[in-house]
Amino acid sequence: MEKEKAQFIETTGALIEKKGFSPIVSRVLSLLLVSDSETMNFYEIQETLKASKSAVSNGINYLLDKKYIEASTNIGDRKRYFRLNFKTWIELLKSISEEYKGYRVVLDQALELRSNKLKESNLQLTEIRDLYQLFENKLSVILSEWEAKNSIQS
Amino acid sequence: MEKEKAQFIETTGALIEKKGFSPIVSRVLSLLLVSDSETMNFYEIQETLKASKSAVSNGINYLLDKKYIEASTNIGDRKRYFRLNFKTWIELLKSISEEYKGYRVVLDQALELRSNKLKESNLQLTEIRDLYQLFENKLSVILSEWEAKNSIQS
DNA sequence: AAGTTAGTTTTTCTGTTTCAGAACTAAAAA
DNA sequence: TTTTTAGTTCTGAAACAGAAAAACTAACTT
Repeated sequence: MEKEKAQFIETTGALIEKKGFSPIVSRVLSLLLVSDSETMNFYEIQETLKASKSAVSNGINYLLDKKYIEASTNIGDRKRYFRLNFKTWIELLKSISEEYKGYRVVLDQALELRSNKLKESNLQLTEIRDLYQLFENKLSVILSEWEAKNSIQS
Repeated sequence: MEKEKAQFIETTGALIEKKGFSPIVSRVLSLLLVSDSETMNFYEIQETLKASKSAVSNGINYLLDKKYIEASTNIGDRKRYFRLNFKTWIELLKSISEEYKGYRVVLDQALELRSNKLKESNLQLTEIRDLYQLFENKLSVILSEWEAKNSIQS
């Protein structure tokens, strides 16, 4: 493993962690993203990340369960080979887009619950709400268009 | 505090936590968003959230430091009154948009580092990268347009 | 001067996360 | 049948986070 890739795994791992994944899970994802061969087996992952079997086992099983990676086997070889599911990146993109909706809903609820004595600030809040809504709508259109012309569906 | 607002604070607090804020900080933000009066003082916040003085003190100071809330005082009254800075919600929106960029950069780096033997999957990854880029560009345009016609700048 | 108010700071406690190590298991190979 | 392979599962242990309690401080009141 070249130094650059090791660095990438650290940096990208840290970024992915912020999405709520555990460190080991984040590093496995980052590793498979820059792996030389399309797939890696358990031992290769463990060695590259210098982690314990248990940590790698749990991480891999979590990722398999969530469909972020896929396993395949070859006849006459008991090892499983793990590959990144590229849909992961589309899912990630969608989950970011969903955040706008989450906060737009929050702002809707807040406007419902706020006293209507707070005229000026309710007006400001409404404008912000509308911006979230705009983002939500635009992204949804772009995504459908992309999915229509692209083969990588999720 | 009505039951609905209490519920809102819990739910929204949990959502905001996911952005990396601590529980108490998230709840203070949620509370100020549906507060009856535009501002609340230390004691009111503490009482409503049923938290300790230390937790509230640290939370408020964190939020003041990051400019997510503002404090004001009235003559002949030593208490400080805290109000939500609405720019917070624009900042939040921007920070979500920045995430696309973060991952687009990751995908760029990954494509640099990946062996060019992996033709097919590199192609797929490039398409995904381009989608992230598209999101990035579109949102940037929408945001500038909105900021141009809107007074709530950050 | 003594007490009260409005917080701040420090210390302690509790729970959670994450990983390593070791024991375990099921299938295949020798 | 015994050994090896390819993991899994089960304790811990270390590190960390969040919050409560309590002691502290600075300004204002009485």
